[in-house]
Amino acid sequence: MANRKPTISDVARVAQVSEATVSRALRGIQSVDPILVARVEAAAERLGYTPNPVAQDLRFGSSRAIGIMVPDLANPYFGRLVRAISRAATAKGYRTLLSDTGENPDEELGALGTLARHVDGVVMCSPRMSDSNLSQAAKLFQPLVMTARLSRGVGITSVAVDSYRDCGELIGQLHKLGHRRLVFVSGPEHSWQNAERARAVIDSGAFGMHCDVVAGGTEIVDGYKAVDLALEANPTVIVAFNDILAIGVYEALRERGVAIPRDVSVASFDDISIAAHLTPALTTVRSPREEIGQRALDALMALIKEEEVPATHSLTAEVVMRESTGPALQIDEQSTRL
Amino acid sequence: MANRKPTISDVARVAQVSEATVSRALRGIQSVDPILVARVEAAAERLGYTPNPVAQDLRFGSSRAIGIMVPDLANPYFGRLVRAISRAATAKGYRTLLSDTGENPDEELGALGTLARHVDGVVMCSPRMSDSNLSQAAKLFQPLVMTARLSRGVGITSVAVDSYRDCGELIGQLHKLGHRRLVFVSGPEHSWQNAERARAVIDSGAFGMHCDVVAGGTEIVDGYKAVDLALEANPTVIVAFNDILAIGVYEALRERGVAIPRDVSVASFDDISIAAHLTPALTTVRSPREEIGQRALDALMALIKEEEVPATHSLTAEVVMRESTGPALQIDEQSTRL
DNA sequence: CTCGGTTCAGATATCGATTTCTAGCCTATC
DNA sequence: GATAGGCTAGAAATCGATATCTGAACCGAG
Repeated sequence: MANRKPTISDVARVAQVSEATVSRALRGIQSVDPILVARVEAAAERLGYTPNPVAQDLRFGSSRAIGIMVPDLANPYFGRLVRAISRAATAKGYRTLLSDTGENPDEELGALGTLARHVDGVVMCSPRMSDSNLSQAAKLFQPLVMTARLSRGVGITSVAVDSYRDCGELIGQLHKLGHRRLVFVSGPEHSWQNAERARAVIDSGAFGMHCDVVAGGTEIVDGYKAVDLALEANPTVIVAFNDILAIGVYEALRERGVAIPRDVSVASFDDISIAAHLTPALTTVRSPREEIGQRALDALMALIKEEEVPATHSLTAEVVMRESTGPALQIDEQSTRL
Repeated sequence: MANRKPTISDVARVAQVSEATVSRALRGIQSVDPILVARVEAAAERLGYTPNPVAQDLRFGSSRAIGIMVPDLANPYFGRLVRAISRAATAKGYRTLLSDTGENPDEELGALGTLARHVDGVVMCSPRMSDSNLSQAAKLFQPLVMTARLSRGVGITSVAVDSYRDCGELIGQLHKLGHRRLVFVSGPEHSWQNAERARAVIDSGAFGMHCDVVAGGTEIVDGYKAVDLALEANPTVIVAFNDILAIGVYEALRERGVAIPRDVSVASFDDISIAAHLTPALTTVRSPREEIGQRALDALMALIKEEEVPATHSLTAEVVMRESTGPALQIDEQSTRL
């Protein structure tokens, strides 16, 4: 960019002082003769000089940039998260490098390596990375913060909601509404969040919730396709891994003439902006993206300054009950329906 | 990152050669004694040496990074676009710096300046920037490509769909369905795309379409709020600036008991992934994000290499007719409804 | 009047990598 | 056998900015 930018020596020549004086004058870091300061400032102004950040980075040994790794920007959830992190970084004078890892978790480690060389630290939103890759990443690239997953024991600072607890909370509320037969439409296979939510689902059997898990995925159609199998279990409520899947579930249920929430309730996770505006409005567990982004960045800044940072920041998501969940059908009602 | 990375002189010391030889050996750019090459490679391997990209950037005078400016990552449309650009850049060995300009178009120029210093070129997705800021940006930061807007005459290479033509195409198809009263729910105030679509709407009066424009915005609620005013015009079809607004329009219509498409048809622009899965499936004008991203990056690469590049790349969007549009109500049918 | 101390501008080393310059050595040819 | 030419490896310059070192000027005090 900016093919022939003026350098500090151009300014020095014009102002007829040394380069060192230009640097001092412009940064106000030491006392310099006001006359010289004025000359330097005038020269810099006239030439349109701004210090070359690459040279500064080399000198300071820091790039004042952070990296963000994100699996899928097309998902508004990650879009919001990236925005939150990026803004927090900008507020601290850091730039943001983005790395979209796409569908292949295998390349993540390599992409991280490339990214890491250019930045002072990385925030990973990589819920699907395997534990072994994760701990290897932790060894190789240190100022590192995870989001979208709590990684206890791997030695990576992580900021995320406790998906197990939050899912349990949701199921508890569904239980109060009388639901006893639940189907969970799962998310991406290796996702930590998915594992946690599925675990919560299964554990809820302890208080009398009959649960099944059917395979979902990451796209709307994955939710759509899961519905046939889900309905075989005769559920009173379907819980999807996230709002994207729930949209597919909505569509499939509607096509089959199953009314929400009269016949089957639907709930999911994330609370992307569309959730509240679907018909019926979707019950979902809102994860505090802005807060996650802010806390993740704070933790990263602390790590960069080599301060002590708690290993895990566990945030609380909020169950937002909307119209897609209602009282469970009684058994006899349900059988007449079929 | 990586607190104390080995440098080239560490490798040189271990391999007992000069730094110059290390550089030559590792890059294979000149003939070097194979014995020394082996020594250097072994040393580099052992130390885990990779060249410091900041130093390389300084030396080469290029950062091998591009910048992307984007107004709103929470909008899945921009998420997809950023992903497309970012992947194309990665494929060419370029990194991606992201700048989320947020709501205030005033800061865009400043943010662009900051971004521009760090990269070899910038892709702007800034449909709302004023023409004067735009031409100023074009002067200050040259390798620059616009998307989401065709800027003829401003001297910025742009890659976008021709919104005027595409909107005309959509209206033509609605006209064939018998629609004669249309309301356009507009997008962000200073958006070029919005201006073009509104212009197409107004010009369609020429072939007997009665049109009104009501103020919308960028969020779902903006579409929601616009509906009351829109219905006053008694339209047979509501066209929203984008799919996000259309979601709000859906919600409001449903609350008012207006059936889509029986009573009123709805159409919009973008074709974000949710559009096809709404009920009814949303008729929309699909803009080819992947192609826009790829072409924008190609154009930027060409500019960086100082090749000649056509000023505007005009792509074609595709009208995707789905269930939300149907034949217009006849006048008498409509009056019985009210 | 001179000496010690302070202040400030310029010269220089530095960050890490690459490239040009240079010197030495080997070979080939007359 | 001597000189010219071709290679190769090391020394040094370079990219642009900043921090440290150095030297000069100026101040006040003895």
